[in-house]
Amino acid sequence: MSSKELSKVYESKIIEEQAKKIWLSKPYFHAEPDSDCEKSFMIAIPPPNVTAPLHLGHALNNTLQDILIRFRRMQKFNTLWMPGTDHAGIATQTVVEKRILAEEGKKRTEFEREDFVARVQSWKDEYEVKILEQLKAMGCSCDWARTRFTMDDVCAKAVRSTFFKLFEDGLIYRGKRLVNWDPATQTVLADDEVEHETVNGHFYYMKYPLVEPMEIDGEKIETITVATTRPETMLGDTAIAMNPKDPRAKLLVGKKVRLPIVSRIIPIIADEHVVLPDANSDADSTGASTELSRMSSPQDEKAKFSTGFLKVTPAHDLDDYAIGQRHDLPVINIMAPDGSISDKYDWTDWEQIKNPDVENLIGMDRFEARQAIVEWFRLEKLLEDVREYVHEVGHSYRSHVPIEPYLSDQWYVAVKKPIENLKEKFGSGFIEGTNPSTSLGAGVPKNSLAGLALKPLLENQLRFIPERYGKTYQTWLENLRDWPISRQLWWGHQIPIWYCQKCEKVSSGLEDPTNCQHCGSKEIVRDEDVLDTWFSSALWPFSTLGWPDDTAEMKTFYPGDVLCTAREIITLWVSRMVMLGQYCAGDIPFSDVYIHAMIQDGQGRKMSKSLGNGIDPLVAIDSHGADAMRFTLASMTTDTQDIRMPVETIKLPDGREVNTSPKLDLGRNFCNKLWNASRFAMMNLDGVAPEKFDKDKMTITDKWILARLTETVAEVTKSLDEFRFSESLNLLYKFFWNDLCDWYLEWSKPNMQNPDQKPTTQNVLAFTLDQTLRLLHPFVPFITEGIFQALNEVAPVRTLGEIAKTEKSEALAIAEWPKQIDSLQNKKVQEQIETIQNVIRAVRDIRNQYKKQPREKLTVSVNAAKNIAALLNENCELVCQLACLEKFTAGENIEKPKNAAAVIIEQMQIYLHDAVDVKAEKARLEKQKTEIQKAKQAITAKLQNENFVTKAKPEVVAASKEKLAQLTEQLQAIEKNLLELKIQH
RNA sequence: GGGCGAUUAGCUCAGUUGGCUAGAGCGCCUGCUUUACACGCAGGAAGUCACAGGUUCGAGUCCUGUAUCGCCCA
Repeated sequence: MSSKELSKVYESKIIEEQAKKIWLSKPYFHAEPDSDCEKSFMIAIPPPNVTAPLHLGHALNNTLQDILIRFRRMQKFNTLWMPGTDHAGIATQTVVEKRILAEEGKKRTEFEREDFVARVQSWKDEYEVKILEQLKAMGCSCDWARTRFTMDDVCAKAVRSTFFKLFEDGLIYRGKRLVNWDPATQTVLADDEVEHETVNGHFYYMKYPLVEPMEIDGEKIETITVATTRPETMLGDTAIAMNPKDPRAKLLVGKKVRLPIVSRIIPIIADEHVVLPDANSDADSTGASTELSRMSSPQDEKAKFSTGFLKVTPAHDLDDYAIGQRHDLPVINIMAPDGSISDKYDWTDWEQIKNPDVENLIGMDRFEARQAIVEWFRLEKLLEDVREYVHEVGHSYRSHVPIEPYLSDQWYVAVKKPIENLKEKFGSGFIEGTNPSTSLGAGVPKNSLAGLALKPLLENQLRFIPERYGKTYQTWLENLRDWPISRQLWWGHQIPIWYCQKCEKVSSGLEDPTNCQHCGSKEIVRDEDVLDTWFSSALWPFSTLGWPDDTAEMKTFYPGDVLCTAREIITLWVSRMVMLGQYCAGDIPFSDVYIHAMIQDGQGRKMSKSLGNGIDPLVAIDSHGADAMRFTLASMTTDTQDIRMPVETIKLPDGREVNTSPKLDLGRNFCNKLWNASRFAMMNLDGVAPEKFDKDKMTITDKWILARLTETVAEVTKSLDEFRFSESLNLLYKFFWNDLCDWYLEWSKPNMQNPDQKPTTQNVLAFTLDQTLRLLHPFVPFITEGIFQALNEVAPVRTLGEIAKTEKSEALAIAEWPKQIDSLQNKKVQEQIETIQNVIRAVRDIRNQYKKQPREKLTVSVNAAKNIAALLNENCELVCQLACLEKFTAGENIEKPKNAAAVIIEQMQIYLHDAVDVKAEKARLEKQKTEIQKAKQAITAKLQNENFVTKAKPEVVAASKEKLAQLTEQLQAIEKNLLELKIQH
């Protein structure tokens, strides 16, 4: 065996190492800016979080990007895939905090800020390397020299510029608001960082005594009862609200209540927001009423639990805050940022209360306090009832603890404020069709940040694939509220705001100020908080290109082309990139947003650490190869929302238990086949001479495979243009496996033994293999590169004389993408080959049924129309070879020999000589007869239907008629054969 | 509660503007070490296209409703 030949066994690890070496030997993946270049193509990688290594979802995400990138690179676009990682503020800080606590028993607050950040930094350094290595292991062809990190100097500069630009434009403001507070990580979360989970909770019914007992309808009333799911917040109650429609309201509104435990005197007020109690509701829920409540709306649901009295806690509930605003109620915050009860944060009347019951509660965690307060009410006989209640509770997407609505100072970006200086470029007034009547939004101004993001979608410059996700994006932008951007973290971009100790005004700037910009005082202090991670992510497509500087990279590659991501961050990330891309860089950062599916396990569950059902990409690469993993993932990528990947746990030789999936076999089998087919081809390409190609010596099979090839080139290119990954692979699979391997390679074997035929067939084979490798390369880059290198040695020139040339390339990664060649198209030959294949399949079928050995040479004759018979006779050798026959004849008037089995297919009757088992033969023919009769009946009914004949498209009717004729003919043939069987026996 | 999606062979999924005797891979069954490949070759069995209505000459495909599951938003 010469060194040119491929090794006997396909070993993914060796191939992967070789390919990586080639790819890194020269800057193949490096893109240089070139302002003259008309065709540029850029994708910015969704920067993976440095929190953890990549999971299978990343593998999918990056495989798809790499397919697109390699595809365009081969099409000779100036192609840039920008790599990098994200600092992922809250996520990374949380992980590191947990680790330090577990390993060293130390809390974050026991560190100096700088020291803690250094610890996170070293975590980042470790994981960044891991992640980049993983990407390389998957075959990602990123421009590694350009690798960025959202907190590096280049990105930091963009963050600072953007913040200051927003600040100057008056879009950044500070406000006291009720925010979604995560007491575990002690930071504010944006609305979309809150996950709603169904929780089995309780409604507690607590009695509050009236300051002055009263009589209603002769009944003495000493207390009123409020219902709440969060009793601990009662410490901050500042009113009791009733619906003015409540018949009792007339008497009670204006009266006062003594808040238990704290003894605060609070008023009873009227507010329409309060849900009226449902008269039909009853604490004892029978089976029937449970049914009822399940079917009723939440409003009804709440009504069933409502007493008509709503405790109002403005500092701890969003709705209550609104009521408080309407009625000018005091806002009393009774909690510390960690969720414990505290008098240190605006609970000012505590001094006057001085109550040991309160003192006991101070310092308790909110859930502890809940129990203690319920217990207090129970002991005081003020607890009327406790009822079970299933409801949705917001949880932190990061720490997973329930969110606490919390009053705090935060920085915001005004997203719906019109920006004066953008009026000219983006227009002014509301975007048409945005709905000003929704409760949150009041229309989207064209020159507001939300408008900047929305308009490109409505004007079709920004496309989502699949299209439906555009709606998610649109709805979100229309209902958008201001974006809280401060986070109470240490890990991130510190907010560039300085507070003056003297005049109390704030300063900001591109450089750190040393004096107050208002009074000049040197006593300024920087805000301790950092910016929301998504703030820097939003700049990613252009911060990585060097914005705000006017770089050559920006000129060549911005705006980019595709964003490939998962649907859960359409709002968090995609919208903000478009928003700030427009605002900062003056254009949308990409035109196509490809949203890929979420990978689930075999039971439709999300893959997660806690369930232990995840598949590690490195394990998949180790067991099946990177190409196999990519192949499997891409072949599963249709435009559905979810894809299932059954998970199997296996034990490795070293004893470790790891997850894998039988679906990965699909890719591995394909690679193995590709390897072996290529190996076979190259064994036959020795001495291939391009000049010896003679187009007149091309056989029907040569013409056929080239016709199929060029058809496949067109189809795959179109398919990839339209992001149909699975379809592209299916097309390639069919061409490579079902046409090239199953038929062409087999048929080429005798030609390779024929000195007259061999040179032409060799060239056809070399050319076909070359083009196939190119088409497959974006999907399975390693193995195709490896084979391509070998092919370059065995057959350095792959051409078909004047018909087709291929550009030479030292590496497949930069080779030219195949083009469709019109002169190779040949529908006629494709039909002819199909007929030949059908005969062969029919013979194989009866051979199997008659239990003839595969190698037993048989005799077959075919009765068919003249032209078909001629075709078959001309290609007798093709049939004999693959049907394993010693004698084959076809003719118009061939009679069925005695003792022959018959198959009716298309308009042919195929006779297999010396093979008759009357019983089996009868059964077989009867079965086929039934099938054909059924089909015939259906089509006859159709054609007898006048409406069909008159209303259906003429070509459909014609096709049906032809089909009917064919079925009739087949049926006759079958009946004739059945009759003969009867006569004979 | 609102929105989006899924439901097709035992499993995982295709099925593009309605024209279908409904396909693929895996698994299953039968046969084969045919010198590229047993991670393979040849063949086979297997489906009331979730359910109920409707539109249409014609529905897996379009419309309405129901059920189950999932995701997003509140």
